[in-house]
Amino acid sequence: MKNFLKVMKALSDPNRIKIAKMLQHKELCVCEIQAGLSLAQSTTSKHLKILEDAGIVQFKKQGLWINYSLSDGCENRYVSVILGNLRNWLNDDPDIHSLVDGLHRLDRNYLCSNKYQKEKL
Amino acid sequence: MKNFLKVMKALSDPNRIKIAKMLQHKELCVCEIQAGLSLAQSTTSKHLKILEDAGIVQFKKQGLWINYSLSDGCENRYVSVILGNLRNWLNDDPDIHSLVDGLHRLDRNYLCSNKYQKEKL
DNA sequence: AAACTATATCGTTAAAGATGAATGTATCGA
DNA sequence: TCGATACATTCATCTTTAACGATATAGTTT
Repeated sequence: MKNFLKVMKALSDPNRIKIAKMLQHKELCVCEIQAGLSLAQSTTSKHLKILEDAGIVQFKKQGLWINYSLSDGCENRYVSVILGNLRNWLNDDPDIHSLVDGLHRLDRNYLCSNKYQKEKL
Repeated sequence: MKNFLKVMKALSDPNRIKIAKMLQHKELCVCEIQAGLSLAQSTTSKHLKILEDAGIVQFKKQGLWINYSLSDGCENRYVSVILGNLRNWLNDDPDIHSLVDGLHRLDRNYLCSNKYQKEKL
């Protein structure tokens, strides 16, 4: 019950749903997600923690950045099913649509103004 | 998005999940649900309203009683899928199990102490 | 009509949750 | 080592929500 509740609660917030829908398309770092949602960095970080705690997202460190992606593992029994459903849902939602549509324009090197990374390009 | 959120929020509360799981087995009136959950009548009624508003349950009046059941209609796109999933989930949860197990002992005529109905039996 | 009853609604209170600013932590490049 | 940076955590504020008691509503029986 507790795990199930975690998943449902995690997906009961519009910004967290948007995060999940964004991650369906590609891995994103925190600042990219933050830019997509127009939220404070701390808020974004907290949402990601809730999603991770529910087993919905996972992350891996890559230098200074932390790349978040949808969880592939079966740590939580309900996640794979619900994420599978979610893939077919909300794609026509105007907010989601424009958010996903703008994903390719999110460039972490500009967003985060990391001059070291920028020079590397 | 709004409808989806309604469904997720409705199923983000342990008592409302219990209601849904109970209704998988049979129609119930408010006082039966209230007895199962050990909640105040007003609280029970409000949970049912939230579930109904999400399209998860429906009701029909039958004299003084109002019988609630799981929604069969497709008023909400997400409900049938999630309710389908839920049927396979949480059956092993101890709380749910004992609750469902005690369902046949819930007798609205005793619970509600409706002497008129009782006399009819 | 009057008494009774099953459920809904209202008002209030306490806990939970979302948000942002400020601060802390870890990593990178020079 | 030092400055810069991506992210996490803490703190305070505000909104939402769950809970109950009290009251209102609608249907039933006599």
